[in-house]
Amino acid sequence: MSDTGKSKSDTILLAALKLFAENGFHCSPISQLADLAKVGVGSIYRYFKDKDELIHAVSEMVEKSLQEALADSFDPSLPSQQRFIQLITRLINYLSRHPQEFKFLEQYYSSPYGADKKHAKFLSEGATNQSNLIVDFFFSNQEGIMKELPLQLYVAMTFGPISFLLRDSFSGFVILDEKLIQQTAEACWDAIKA
Amino acid sequence: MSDTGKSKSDTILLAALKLFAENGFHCSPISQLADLAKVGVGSIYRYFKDKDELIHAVSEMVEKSLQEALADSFDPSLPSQQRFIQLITRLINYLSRHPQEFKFLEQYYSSPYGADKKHAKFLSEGATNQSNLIVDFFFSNQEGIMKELPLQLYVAMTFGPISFLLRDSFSGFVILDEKLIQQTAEACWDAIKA
DNA sequence: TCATACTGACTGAATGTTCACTCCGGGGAG
DNA sequence: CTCCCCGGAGTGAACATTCAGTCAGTATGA
Repeated sequence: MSDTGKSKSDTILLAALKLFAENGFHCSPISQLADLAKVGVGSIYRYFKDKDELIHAVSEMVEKSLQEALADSFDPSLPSQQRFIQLITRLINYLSRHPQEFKFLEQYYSSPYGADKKHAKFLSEGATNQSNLIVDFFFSNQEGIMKELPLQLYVAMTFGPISFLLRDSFSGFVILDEKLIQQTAEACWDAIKA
Repeated sequence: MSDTGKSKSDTILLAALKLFAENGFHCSPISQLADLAKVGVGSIYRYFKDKDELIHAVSEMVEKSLQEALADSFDPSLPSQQRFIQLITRLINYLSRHPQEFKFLEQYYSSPYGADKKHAKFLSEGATNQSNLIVDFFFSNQEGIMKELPLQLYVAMTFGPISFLLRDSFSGFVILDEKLIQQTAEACWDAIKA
């Protein structure tokens, strides 16, 4: 096999990410995935109980690398506004450079798969969130520098526009250049700052 | 038939809206739709060429009533900020009271169906948009009261948060009361005002 | 060193199910 | 009778999942 060091299950996960992002979950037959990953159909079922489990496994992989990208050289000592704008900018940059990841996550979170996961997450977390820098940021409003809003509204005011903008960018309705990214991050900040 | 005055095709459209909103397009078999609408499978194909055409027809119906709700007692003589906040408030109110319509539209616009439509719409329109009060609003920035941003970013900064917030509200993560709606509308305005 | 036995990852044809869509027969109105 | 609307069993295609069998690799024995 010419596959350099990648385990078979990683090969399947990467092919699945690509296929799901391009065709959507329900237009991605396992047979086609097997072709793309260059494995037998049966092998997929050796590593993943069923298609659902595979979808969840892809989401874990994608979320992990997204969190890593955000955490990379993140500076917690910066003042709030800069920290926020840096996070948002980094998020937009990462997602616009990883269209497959973005398309997958969009689909995942607006499907029963992601909705269930979100539910579970919110039930399990108290004040401290594990490994989500942006949500952490909203919790730390000690300086009173942001409006007093429910957490959900902070989240909506940032992830909402970003998700719309990226969708438009991938459909070719906007060019996401440095300037537009900066404008977006600033508009998000204006929306939530005190 | 006990159906009071509703044409058969309207009966089908309403049942389709309900089913699509609850189960998603691809988990809504035509046979189930026929049961729900109390109609034979064949009759559905009498009025709609195929499932795709039916989905588009539902979207036209939903968009029409949404535009009507927005236009209702809209006052173009109000100053920009109030006009904007009124529009946003009205939109959130309408959608939160019409969960099926919201769920349908969300799904529609993040599927190939809606993406195609959006493309067609943008290609066909120049400066004046037909029948969308909110997009019209963004075009009329003559007073210089808003930041100078690309149209797409205005759209993203308003529809994005609204769509996130409504999704959370229907999943039970937030209670969408008057206050929250007001806060949202104001945050959207802060994001785009000069 | 070679021959034989064993193991389990791997494959893809076969299976049973689900679905979109067709088509023909029934029945009501004129 | 004719015309038209309607219903729902029927059809073929597509799909997720299974399983009987293959085979490369490794252990065992002489």
